[in-house]
Parts: sequence; structure tokens; C-alpha cells
Amino acid sequence: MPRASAADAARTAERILQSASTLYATCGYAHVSLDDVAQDAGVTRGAIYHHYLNKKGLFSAVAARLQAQVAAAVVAAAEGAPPSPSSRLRAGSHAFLDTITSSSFVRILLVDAPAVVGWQEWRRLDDENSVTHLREALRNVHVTEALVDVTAAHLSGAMNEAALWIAQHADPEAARAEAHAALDQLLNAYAA
Amino acid sequence: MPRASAADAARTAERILQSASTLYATCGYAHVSLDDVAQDAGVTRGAIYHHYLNKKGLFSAVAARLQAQVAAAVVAAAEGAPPSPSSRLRAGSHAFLDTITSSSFVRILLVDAPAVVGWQEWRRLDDENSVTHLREALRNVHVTEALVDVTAAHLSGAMNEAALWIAQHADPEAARAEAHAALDQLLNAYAA
DNA sequence: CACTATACATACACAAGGTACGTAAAGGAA
DNA sequence: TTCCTTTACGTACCTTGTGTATGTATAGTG
Repeated sequence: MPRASAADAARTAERILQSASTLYATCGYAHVSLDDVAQDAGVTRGAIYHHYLNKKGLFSAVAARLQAQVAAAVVAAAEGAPPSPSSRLRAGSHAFLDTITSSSFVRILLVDAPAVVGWQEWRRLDDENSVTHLREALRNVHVTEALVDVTAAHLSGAMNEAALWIAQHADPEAARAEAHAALDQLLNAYAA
Repeated sequence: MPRASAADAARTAERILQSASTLYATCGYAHVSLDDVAQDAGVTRGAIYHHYLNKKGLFSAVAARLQAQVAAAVVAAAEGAPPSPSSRLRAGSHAFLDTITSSSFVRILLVDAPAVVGWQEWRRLDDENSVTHLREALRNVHVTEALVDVTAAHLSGAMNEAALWIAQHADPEAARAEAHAALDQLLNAYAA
């Protein structure tokens, strides 16, 4: 097999990432072998090991991209909201819930990621992305400084669990509406 | 190797469960082979496959026991509290936080379990144990019926994330105190 | 005292991850 | 143009770990 140009190489790396992303989302990390990914991407395992460190490294790349997408959606929503701190917090939180509920994200980011990359590492990545913004928003709505960290953890956990609850619900759209209502109630408690 | 009596057999099954529990808690499910468990328990893998269906089945047994212990602690605390609905909810919630924070529980129940047994199945087990009580308690403090499910998910997620936050914190005892304070604040929001 | 079911141990088959190595072309440097 | 080095994979092999089939000795039972 002849070799591809640098641009082609980037595209195969991207194809591998895409295949892995959809397979992990539908079947779960443990049930997807590198052969499955390679076959879906139309390459061999050698190509995967060339572009990624190992199976865990491939998953990390997938998770990192998804997390970045979530963070981007949250920031965009917050910036598009009226400039008051509470409405920014509210907009960001609701955007987080809506984005992460997209079925691809739930299983990868909320179920597999903590176990695969380790909770400590995953939490660090989460901090770098969304949670930092969340803490900042909490400070802006005058949450006591000593309680900012715990409160961020509480809110983050609540939203994550809500996302899982929505995804598994028989009527996801109705569930989503309920979750948003409950989230508003929760946010009001902190904003006051 | 001669065969043991029925009572001895139960004890070996128990030793296997104990070994698996501590190994899973310290190293994580994926990094613990059945050989590791067998060696720690002083048996061969044959004994494990005799008492448990497979690796996942062994983990499920471990997780189920831990979850039952958590639920028992929650119920005991709630029954020991003053009979008002809000104080029962509060006592149960704080007991949940304290029990699940014990380091053995965190990794197995909150990190590995969802990925290993599948989130749906894990959630079902969780429902049968603690979450049912939580929903009942929420009804007793007059949470709107339509929001009971979501609110339970929110609270459960918040407490789980808080537990992980405590376990990973540099000063767990200080973190625990903060988490309890924040939890009280959160519960007040719902009880009101 | 047979006889069956239990409680393991042993041995083997197979899948999957990781590694070592091969190879052919791309992208400069001379 | 001609090297030469690096890149971008593919191929083959090794190792680990799970699951299963089978062996075996004893406990329990009629």
C-alpha cells in the first residue's frame, strides 16, 4: 500500500476518530475492539497505532473532542445571553444540558470516560473546559467563596445525572422539559 | 485438592468477594484480572467461575453488596432521625454522603459500576435501593409530583459528584464538612 | 455402601491489545 | 536528479486474559 500525503494522513486520522466516536457511543468502549474501529475506518490497526498511542489514547482523543464541543456550546450560549450574571449562568447551564444530552455524548462522556481515563484525569479535563466557567459564573452570582467548589460539583453532578436521566427516558423531549424546569428551580436557589 | 463442606464453600465464595472488593477498589475493575483475585483469595480461577457467572458477574455481586450497605446506612439514619419528613430527608442524605465516601465505595460504585454493568442496569439497582427512598422522602416534603423524578436525579447526581469530590480532595475531612453544608443549603431549597 | 451432586483444579481454545519489523512513498537537501 | 531521511501505514508475532471443557475427589443422601 503506497503512502499518503500529509493532508491525506490527517484525513485518515480523522476518519479513525469518527469511526471510534460512533462505535464507542453505540456499543461502549469495552465492546469495541481496535479491529472494529480499523475495519469501520477502512484501515488496519497499524494505522491506529501510528496516529494514537493505544486504545486508551484513542478514546481520550474522542472524549477530548466531545468535551471541547460541549464547552464551546456552553460559552456560545452564555455570550449570547443578556449580560446579567444570573442569566448567563442560566443560559450556560441549559446549553450544557442540551448539548451533552445528544446521544453520542452521554455514553462516552458520562459513562465510559471516568472509568477509562480515570476519574481524576477526567475531572481535570472537565475543569479545564466547562467547570471553570461554571465556578466563575457562580462567583458572579455571589455564591460564598468557600462554597464555590462544592457548589460547582453539586451543580455539575446534578446536570450530568439529569442528562443520563433524559437520555434513558421513554419520552426524552418531555424529560428534557422537566429537567430544564427543575434546573431553573435549582439555579434560583443558588442565585438567591 | 479435597472438597470442602457446604459451610466452607460459602466461606470461599465470601473470601473471593472480599478479595475482589478490595482489589477493584484500589486498582479498578479493568486492571484486576481474575487471576489476581484468585491469587489473593488463595484459590484458582476455577473456584471463581464456580461461584460466579463470569468477571462481570463477580463485579456485580461486589457492587450489589456495597449498594445494599449504603442503602442500609441511609435507612438506619432516616429511622434514627426525628420523625419530621424534612429531618428524615436530611439525615438520610447526609448518611448517604458519609457512607459512600468511604474510599472502597467511591471507585466501585461511582466510577466503574456504570461502565461495567451498564448505566441502565446500574440505575435500576440504584432505584431498588436508595433512590426509591429518596423519591419517597421528596414527596413527603411536598415536592411537586411531576418533578419528583427529576429532582431525585438531580439530588442523587449532586451527592454522587460531591462524594467523588470529597474522596479526591487534599483535605477530605474539610471537604466533607463543606459538602454537608452545601448539601443542607440544597435540601433547604427543595424543602421550601 | 453405592451414587449423585458439589466444589473446586487443570488444561485448552480464542480473542484482543501491544510490539517489532517491513515497506513504499513523500518531502526536502545536495 | 539523486540521495537520504522521515512519514504513514501494513503485516506478523507475542502476550495477556477471558471463557470453557474436562478431570477429580469428597460431601451428602438414600
